[in-house]
Amino acid sequence: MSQANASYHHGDLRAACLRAARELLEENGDAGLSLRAVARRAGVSATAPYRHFADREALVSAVAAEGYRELAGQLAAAHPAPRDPDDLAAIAVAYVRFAVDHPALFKVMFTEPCDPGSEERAAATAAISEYVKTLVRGVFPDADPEALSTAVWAFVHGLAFLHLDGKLDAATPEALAERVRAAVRALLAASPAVPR
Amino acid sequence: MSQANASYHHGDLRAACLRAARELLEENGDAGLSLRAVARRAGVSATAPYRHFADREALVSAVAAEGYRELAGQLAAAHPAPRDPDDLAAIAVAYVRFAVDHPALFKVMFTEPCDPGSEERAAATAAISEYVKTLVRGVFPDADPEALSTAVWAFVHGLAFLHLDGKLDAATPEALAERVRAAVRALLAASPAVPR
DNA sequence: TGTACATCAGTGAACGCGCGTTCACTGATGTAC
DNA sequence: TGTACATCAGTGAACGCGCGTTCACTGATGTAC
Repeated sequence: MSQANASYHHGDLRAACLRAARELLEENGDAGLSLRAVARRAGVSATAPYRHFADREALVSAVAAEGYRELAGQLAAAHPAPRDPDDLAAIAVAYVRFAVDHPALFKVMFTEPCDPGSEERAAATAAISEYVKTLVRGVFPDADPEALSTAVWAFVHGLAFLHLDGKLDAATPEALAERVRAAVRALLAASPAVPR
Repeated sequence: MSQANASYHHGDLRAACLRAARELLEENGDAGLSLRAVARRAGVSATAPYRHFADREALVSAVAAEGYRELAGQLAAAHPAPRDPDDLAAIAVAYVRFAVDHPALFKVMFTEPCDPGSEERAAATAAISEYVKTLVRGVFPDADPEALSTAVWAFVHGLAFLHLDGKLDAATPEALAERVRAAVRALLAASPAVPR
């Protein structure tokens, strides 16, 4: 819409498509994400996106990739170098926050058909997995990093999904944050003691 | 197919539709679940299901409700009265097992639009939530049951989703079970001690 | 026991929809001379 | 600096598809007499 160059050549249709896709996702949930709708919203003919995306799958994967990058950024921003469970809780809150703020995007990232072919996505989830492992190693140096990082990711991921699907209420940001922190605390207190 | 009464009156089309829906779900994922496809598979005209379901939503909700009942059954079967974390782990394994065995059904149960209107579904998730709370009270009598049961459900739910979406490998049933048990152990060992 | 009839489960044609994708095209851009 | 032309981003008509849902209908079932 803010394109100086009003006609024909768009300028950066690829970026505009991704933006449109994100908006559609937020507005209509992930059912509303079609190539045609994206083109429509980008103010372009139905077939124009094919210049930039091989097919619908490619668009969706690009959107998911963008989501992974953003998620990684927000986790890192939540706490740069977590040292104790409270720091970890701050990152957990950021993870759940991201899911609740971008529910449809989050679903696209994690529950789309997810053809095993998409290396981009496999790489992105591997990166998250690595990141969690690093966190866990920093905070629980004595634990089995493999098993514990699986557990931690699962825990946080589950919190995200339960809030996302309305199984847990996420009315206000602070209530959500407190609920997440309480869950972390409860889990660690289920058998007290802290990493030495 | 095994209907004695070959023509016109079906006998129990409602049940046949639910069965067909389940099959389609397993075969084509939750994208393949359409009223028309269900009718086709049930060997009936496209509009016949309308005798038994008000609309697509109603069919989907009925399928989800069936799923909730089955899940509850399998959890209860995994361990009738869990007393310690190992018992709990058995139930966790059953939960993840269910998700992996019925991936599309599980997604329908937990991630479909989930209009807040469906009381049936709200009741079903409330029941799961209560059940988990009871378990947690039994196994960790000293913990805050609210916070800890949220944490436990999230953990298990996250494990389910990560396996479901291929983020964690679930090649063999035993590997999956062992991975789940390892995660439980790791979480509790992150700070040892056991409920007294 | 036999018949008339109301009920209601299933039919099938039809509607309008949005989708992904193809195709031959057009017209703006930028480069070579 | 000015023109010829190749490139390539976007157009728009068209395809075939499966969908949810409506409608007037038909024919099997079971009940009342």
